[in-house]
Amino acid sequence: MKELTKQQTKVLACVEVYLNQTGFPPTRAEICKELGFKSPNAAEMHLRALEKKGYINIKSGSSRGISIIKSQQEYEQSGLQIPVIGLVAAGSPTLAEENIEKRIPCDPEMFADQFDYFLKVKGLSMIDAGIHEDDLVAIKKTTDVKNGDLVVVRLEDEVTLKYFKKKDHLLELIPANEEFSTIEIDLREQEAFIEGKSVGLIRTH
Amino acid sequence: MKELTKQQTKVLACVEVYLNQTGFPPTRAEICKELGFKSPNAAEMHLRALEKKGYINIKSGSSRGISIIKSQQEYEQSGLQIPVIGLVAAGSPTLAEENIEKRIPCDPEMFADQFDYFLKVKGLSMIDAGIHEDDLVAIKKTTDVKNGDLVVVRLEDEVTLKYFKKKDHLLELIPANEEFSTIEIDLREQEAFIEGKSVGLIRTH
DNA sequence: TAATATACTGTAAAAATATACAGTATAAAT
DNA sequence: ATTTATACTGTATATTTTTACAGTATATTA
Repeated sequence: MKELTKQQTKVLACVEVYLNQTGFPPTRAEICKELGFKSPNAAEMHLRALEKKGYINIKSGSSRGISIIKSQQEYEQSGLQIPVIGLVAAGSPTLAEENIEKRIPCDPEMFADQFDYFLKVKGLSMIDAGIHEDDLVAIKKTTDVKNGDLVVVRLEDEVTLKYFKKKDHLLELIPANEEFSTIEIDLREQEAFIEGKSVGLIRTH
Repeated sequence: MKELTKQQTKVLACVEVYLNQTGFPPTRAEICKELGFKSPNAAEMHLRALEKKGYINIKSGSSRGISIIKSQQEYEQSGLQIPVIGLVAAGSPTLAEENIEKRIPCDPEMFADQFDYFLKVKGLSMIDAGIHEDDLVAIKKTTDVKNGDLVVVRLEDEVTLKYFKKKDHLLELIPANEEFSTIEIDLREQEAFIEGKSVGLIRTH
């Protein structure tokens, strides 16, 4: 398959996104608006190039007559691939490519709440909550958490999964294992970043 | 969802077929041609009715601005909906419609092994394995199980989820809770149907 | 028997859209 | 230094498309 120029890539992505969002392809004018072009001919030329290179088909004379033959982000659009991130002692659980252990095909709406990634559990601090080592906890990125929520919190270089409890300046991160003790933080003295909260869990037997 | 008239059903099907074949929705005129109408208003009226009944969305002023909200054949095509079956004391966990509590959008290949349905856990007999009440255990329909597997077994009218252990004629179904005792079955005296085995687990927090 | 819902035909105009043509600008290749 | 490819702007027009309006016909319901 022929290589695409930067702008052609953008236009193809734009068509795909529009298609996913609305269910039908964009017009030339809509592509222009989205990508900041000022002439519909800009979109037209890119579409023609994409057709020549075999990425799309344009039905002449039809409005919105664009169909996608080969998506460049084919692997992305099967975007049912949720990343799994290791809960490492040091460092933040970012979605950067180097932190992603693997990807699991599943629907981000499979739980009551949408979620962004799976966190792979290390250690036994939540064992009494039925959360085992290597379980995958579905994390929704949010700072909107309530007492009793199971949250991912970052303290300095340490990231931890615990029950959340906050009263005034005192933040308590409570484990579910008698052998571990509650982490108590005076928020006036130390910072705590709430990375997200758990909305579900999966385990592979 | 409101019922459709015969013609509305035809129009909806026509839109879906066109969409599948071309990648974009049809115009009023194209619907007419396909279904033999002589006026674009015929298509227009049916589309309006379909929109009112919640089957499609029409973006006003846009050509081909039809998006499908609810396909009539939705349940057939979207095989991403995995059924959840309650683990009831009596009766077999069949996939018959009346046993399905709900459906969850997810990929049947999300675990290492494919699976067929979710079984909703009742009781605490597997709590020490971190399997809680109302957890959903992903079950693969198979009779090919090994000692140590977590299996769904039916004994007469009772269905249970336990660890599997078999030696000659003795089948042991082992719980993971001190307060429950192992079920021992002499297979020469009593039948035991292995419905499947667990390949994973999900929990909604 | 009248009212109502379904299911159209036929026409027309306004709006959306594709698309041709004439340019401009820039960087890389020859 | 000239060509070539990429990447546009700006305008204009023919065509496509939506969509309103005015009717007709038929079966069902009240």
